[in-house]
Parts: sequence; structure tokens; C-alpha cells
Amino acid sequence: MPKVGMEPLRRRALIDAAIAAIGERGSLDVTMSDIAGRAGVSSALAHHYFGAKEGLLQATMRHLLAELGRDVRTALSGASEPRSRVAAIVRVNFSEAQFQEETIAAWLAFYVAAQHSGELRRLLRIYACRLHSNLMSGLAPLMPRSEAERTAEAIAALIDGLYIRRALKDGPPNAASAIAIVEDFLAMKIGYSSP
Amino acid sequence: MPKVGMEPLRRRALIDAAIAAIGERGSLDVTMSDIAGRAGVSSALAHHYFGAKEGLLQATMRHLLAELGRDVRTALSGASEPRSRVAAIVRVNFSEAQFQEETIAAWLAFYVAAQHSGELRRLLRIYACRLHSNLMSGLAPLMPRSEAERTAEAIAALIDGLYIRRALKDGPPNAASAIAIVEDFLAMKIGYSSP
Amino acid sequence: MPKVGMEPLRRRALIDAAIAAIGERGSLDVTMSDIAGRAGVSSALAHHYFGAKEGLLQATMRHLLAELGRDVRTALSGASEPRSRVAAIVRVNFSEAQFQEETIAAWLAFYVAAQHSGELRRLLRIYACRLHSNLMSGLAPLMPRSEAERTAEAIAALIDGLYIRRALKDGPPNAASAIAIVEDFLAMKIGYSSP
Amino acid sequence: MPKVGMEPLRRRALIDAAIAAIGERGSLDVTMSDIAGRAGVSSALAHHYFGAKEGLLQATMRHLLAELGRDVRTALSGASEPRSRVAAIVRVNFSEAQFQEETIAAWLAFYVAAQHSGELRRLLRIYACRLHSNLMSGLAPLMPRSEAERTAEAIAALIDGLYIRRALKDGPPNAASAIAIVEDFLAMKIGYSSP
DNA sequence: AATGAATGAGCCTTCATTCAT
DNA sequence: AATGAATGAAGGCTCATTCAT
Repeated sequence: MPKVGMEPLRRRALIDAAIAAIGERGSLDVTMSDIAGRAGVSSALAHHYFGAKEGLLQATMRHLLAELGRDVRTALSGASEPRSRVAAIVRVNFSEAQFQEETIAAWLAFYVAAQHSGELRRLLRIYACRLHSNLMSGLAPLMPRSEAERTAEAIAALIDGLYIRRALKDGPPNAASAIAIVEDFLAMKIGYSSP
Repeated sequence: MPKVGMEPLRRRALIDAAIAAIGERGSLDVTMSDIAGRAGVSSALAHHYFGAKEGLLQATMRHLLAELGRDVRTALSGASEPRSRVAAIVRVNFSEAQFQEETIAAWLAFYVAAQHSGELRRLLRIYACRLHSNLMSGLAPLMPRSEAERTAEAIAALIDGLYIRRALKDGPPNAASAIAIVEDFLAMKIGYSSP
Repeated sequence: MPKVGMEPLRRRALIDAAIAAIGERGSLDVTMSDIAGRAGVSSALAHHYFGAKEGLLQATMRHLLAELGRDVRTALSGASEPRSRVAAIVRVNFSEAQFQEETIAAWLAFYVAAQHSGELRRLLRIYACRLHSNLMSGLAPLMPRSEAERTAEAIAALIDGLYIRRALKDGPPNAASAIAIVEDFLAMKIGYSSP
Repeated sequence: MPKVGMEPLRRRALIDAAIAAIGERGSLDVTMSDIAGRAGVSSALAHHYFGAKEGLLQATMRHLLAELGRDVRTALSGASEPRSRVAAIVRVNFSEAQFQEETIAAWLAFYVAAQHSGELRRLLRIYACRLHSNLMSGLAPLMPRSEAERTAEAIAALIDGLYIRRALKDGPPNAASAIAIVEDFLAMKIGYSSP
């Protein structure tokens, strides 16, 4: 039983537990004790590592954002054609790693909370900017700039809308139909050249 | 000096106060005292009229839904052409009465909360069904059924997505650009016949 | 059982309980629950009336100060001769109402805490100023100004010193010997004219 | 790399840190972590050396008392005349080593805490006895025994009073004026023979 | 010799809710 | 019709303390 170097493990366990708790409850209104309990530690330890609940929540959101960012980067690294870059971004957002019940619920909870919390808002904006510029890197070569801007905005809205509408559905998320909807939009927008 | 016939006024005042409080805070995590205070009454009275916090929240959501429903009905009553029916629905969702900062925030808060609360979920689903069938009443005559279904789904997602993305923006909501995005999608979908 | 107009009674009961608790423990490090329990109410009610622990502590100190102030005023109102004014002030500080174990301990606790708390410090300073000017009103006619100033300072120090030294003693405070010490000093200072 | 012979250094560092922490905060309500941090060690080490917080606090008070005792002994060793013995004692209490903001605050904190802690109380009493007998060694030759007793008591009270009244003042302690007050009292008491 | 890891206990505070008036 | 009074329950956070290394 290693008694040193536990910090990164605990941090990670606590963040995972936070995602689970938030995802299950569908809001940030979860207790530190619940999270800590899921991670198998005392709530005092959670405070020890993250200072306060807010610290843990921010770290959790950062983690979510970082994971998505990594997936997107990976997906983009294998897509050189503009069209396929856009498709790759869309696909990642509905990939198995991202588009699962728990993650979706946590994601939305953070999204809504970001409306009124300085730091969460900042984090989410950074992500939004990155998404936008990633989309633009694929769209810009295919249409006039202003058109590309609006298209990027629409795709982002579609993605977020498809996420939020999961809130009403039962059963496992259907990534395929979600992707189809976005792809359909894209196809109309930039013509039916294969992605 | 107690007055008679106060009940409906108080109920309404409390619901308005709830919307304001929730909208301002961006979540359902508001206190009964805050709401009651805004309505100018004691929190005990809020309990008297709504039984419990949950009751008030449900009544508030019902109110939001009812208002939107009324607006949609009104808009539809003046639109007989399929194409213009769809346009009318979209326009209502971004009308001044609906698409304001406070209402948007409250709306999202309920949306996310609905993920895990029986009654709120039920209410939101009813609304979603109504929206869907309203959209279908406009789309069905214009395209094959399955295509119409998917289009209705996409429009609904777009609307919700444009709402949620308001969470990141500053300044007053820009209804015009939101409508333009949905209309653009619609136009591509059903051809450029004027709405 | 009156259910209205309780506020002043509860406030007073809580302040008395606070004095008792602080006096018994000899420091401000008492719990709200302890205080509330002594007052026969829940700790939530204490918060309801005083906002927070700090509020209750400040109110308590204010109460202590106000009582002493009132006693001093009363004593002074019956003393017109300069010499007897000084004597009256000294006597009040060691009167039965003030110079009891519990009050002394509470007093010291506040005194020490005032070193680093803005509001308590402010309150204590006001009291110190008042004491000083009261003493001066008696001493100024009897000696040169600068001498009077120093004498007032010495008397104040003697009083506080006799208070703090109670911390080491057992048994009930001996007011008579304390008064004798201050009177002895005074007598030497201003001559043996009868007080 | 553990070093041998660290114990006395660590103990001393921790005690110094405790004085600093207590002096700064003005109360014994400081955390072990704070103290340990100031001493540059972990709080676990503080426990290792002192067993518990109480142990460290007692050691700290003992240190304060011991230092004062040493200073007094030194001062007395150079004063053979009764009058000058008393003066020496007074001077030490307001010497630079003792009469500084931090030490004063720590001193008072211990004083007040001693009201209700067995060991601290015992320690403080020992010091008080020593002070008393030291004063008596100077006063007894100069006046009747009972008069000397009362004078010793008054001087002790004056010293403590001048200490506690520092709690209300800003700026660096003014030792000169404090000494002047005690000396003035002494001079009146035992006549104006030079100290 | 020294520390990181970990926790239990306790405190302040908030809040929905109840009740007598 | 309406409220002030009051509380139980729960949550965030702190801290002294222990233990294995």
C-alpha cells in the first residue's frame, strides 16, 4: 500500500467521482461527502487537495474540457481535407467517450452553471472559442468568411442542442442519429462532396 | 387587514418572483425566502400557497410553458400556409417575450433540472411533444414523413442550442441572428419558396 | 405562550447566555450551539437574530459596555465634587454588578480579542475614551492638565490590571482591596482631602 | 537527509513560531499547521516533539516565562539597593526584549487563557509569585510589611494594566511613558530618594 | 529525523418547513 | 390572509491528530 505519491491518484479519483455524482444528479448541487465517498476517501481529503468545493468543480470541468480537447486534436491530426476536418470535429462530440448519459448530464450542468460563475464561464468560453476556430479551419476554405462564421455558429448550436435534448430522452444516447442530423446540415451547406 | 381574492395575485407574484430569482441566479438553487422577498411576502405564505418549494417550482415551469404555448397558438392561428407555420413557431421562440436573458436562464435551469425530476421532466416532455407536432403540422405537407421528422428534430435542437449558447454570451440576446440561422436551415431544407 | 414580540427577549437571553458562556470558558472560543443551548433556543435562531457569530459577539460586547456606561452615568450623576467623581468611577468598576468572576472573564476575553478585530477594537476604544474623559472631569480641576492626563492613564491601567490579575486568583473577587489600592494611589496623588 | 541533534533547534524554532503566530493573532487560537509552517516544518513534526498542541503551548509559555525570569535575575544581580531592585524589576518588564507588540499580545493571550487551563494557570502563578517576592525583596526594607504587600500588588497590577492597555493602542509600545507611570507611583510611595 | 496521507469530530451557517397567532 | 417565531437537518470547511514510510 503505497503511502506516497497518492496525490495525482486521489485527484483523479475525486474528479472522476465528481463527474459521476454530477452526471447522476444532473446538477452541480452535489455534496463533497458524496463525491469523496464515491472516490473512497473522506471529504476532508477532498478539501485538502482542492481547497474547496469550487476548486474541485473547476478542476472537474477543466478535466472534461481537456479530454474533449485531446480527442478533438487527435481526430484533427488525421484529417487534412477541410471537409473531413469538420466531420471529424462533429464525430468527436458524439463519440462514445463523450456522448454518454453521465458525461452529457455533467456537461449540461456545467454549461448552465457557467452562466453565473466567473471561472466556469471563462473555461467554457475558452472551449467555445477553440471549437469555433477548429470549425473555421475546416469551413473557411469552403465558403466565404461570413458564411463560414454563421455555419460554424449553427453547427455549434446544433451540437449543443442535441446534447441538451438528451435531457428529455430515455435510454442510451443515439449518437448515430445525432451525427446524421449535423451531417445533413453540413451536406446541404457545402454540397454533397463526400466528407 | 386581510383582503379577499388575494390568492391569484399572490400566486402570480410568487411565480414572477421565482422566474426572476431563477433567471438571475441561473439555477433552481434559489431560496424560498429570496423568492418570497421579491414578491413582497413572507416565505411562509409561499408555502401556504404552493405547499412546498417543489410545488412553486413546478407551478413556475408550468407558467413558462403555458406562456410559450399561448404565444405559439396565437402565432399559428394567423398562419395557414405550412411554410409560414414553421416560420411562426421559430419566430415565437425568439420573440421578445421569450428570448430575454432572464427567461432564457430560467428556461435552461428547468431544462437541466428536468433530467432528474419526475414532474419537471413530464412537463418538459409535454412541451417537446407539442413543439414537435406543431412543427410537423408545417413540415409534413412539404416533405416525406421521415424527412419531416428529422427536420423537426433538427429545428428543435437548433432552437435549444441557440438558447443554451446564450449562456456564454454577454449583452442582450440577439434574436435576429438566431432566427436567421434557423431560417437559413429551413430554407435549404424546403427550398427557397418565401415563408 | 406569546408567539409575537419575542425578538427582544430572545436577543437578551442570547446575549446573557453569551456572557455566561464566554465568562465560563474565558475566551470567545465558544460555540453558537453552546450559547443558544444556554438560552434555551436552537443555534439557528441565534443566527436568525444576529446574522452570524460575530454579530452576537459584538452585540454582547456592546451590551457589556452599555451596562458599564449606564452604571457610570448613574454614579456620576450623584457626584458633583471633582474628587468624588473620580472615586465614583473607580467604585463602579469594582461594583458588584461589574466585578464578578463571569463578567471579568468575559471582559478580558473581549479585551484581548479586540487586539485584532476591527469592530470589537472600535467599541473598546470608545469605552476607553469615555472612561478617560470621565476621569479627566474629576481630575482636571485638581491638578495641572498634563499631570491629570498621566493620572487618568495610571488609574485606567490600575483598574485594568486589577481586573486581569483576577485571572490568577481563586475565590470570589475582592472588590474592597482593589478599590483600596486605587484609592491609595489617588490619595497620594491629590492629597488626603476626603473623597 | 535526517540530521542528528536537530531536536533542540526544531523545538526552539517551533516555540519561536508559536510566539509569532500567537502574537500576530492575539490569541491561542492558532493552528498547528500555521505554527509548523512558520517554523519551516510539517505539523506532524510539531506533534512529534510536543505530543499535542497543548504541549507546544505550554512549552511556549514556559519559554516566555523563562526569558523574563532570566532577564529579571540579570537585572537584579546588578542592583543591591532595595530601591534600585524595584526599579530594575520594573525596567525589565518594559525592556525592549519584553515590551514589544508581538510579545505583549502573546503574553495577554496566555494570561487570559490561564483563567481556565490547569497547567497554564500554574505556570502563570509561579511567575506571579516570583514577581511578588522579587518586588518584596526591594520593598520590604523600605516600609512596613503590610504596606509593602499592598505596594507590590499595586505595582504588579500597574504593570499588567499597562500591558493590557497596549491592546487598544496603535504604533510601537512606548516603554518610557509606561515606566514613568510606575516610577511616579513608586516615588510617591517611598519618597523621592533617587532609585 | 521528518513528512505526506488521511480522517473524525466539530463548528458555523443555511434553508425548507411548521405552527401559533 | 398572512406572518413572526422557531427548528431539524444537512452541508462546507477546518483542524488536531495518527500512521506508515
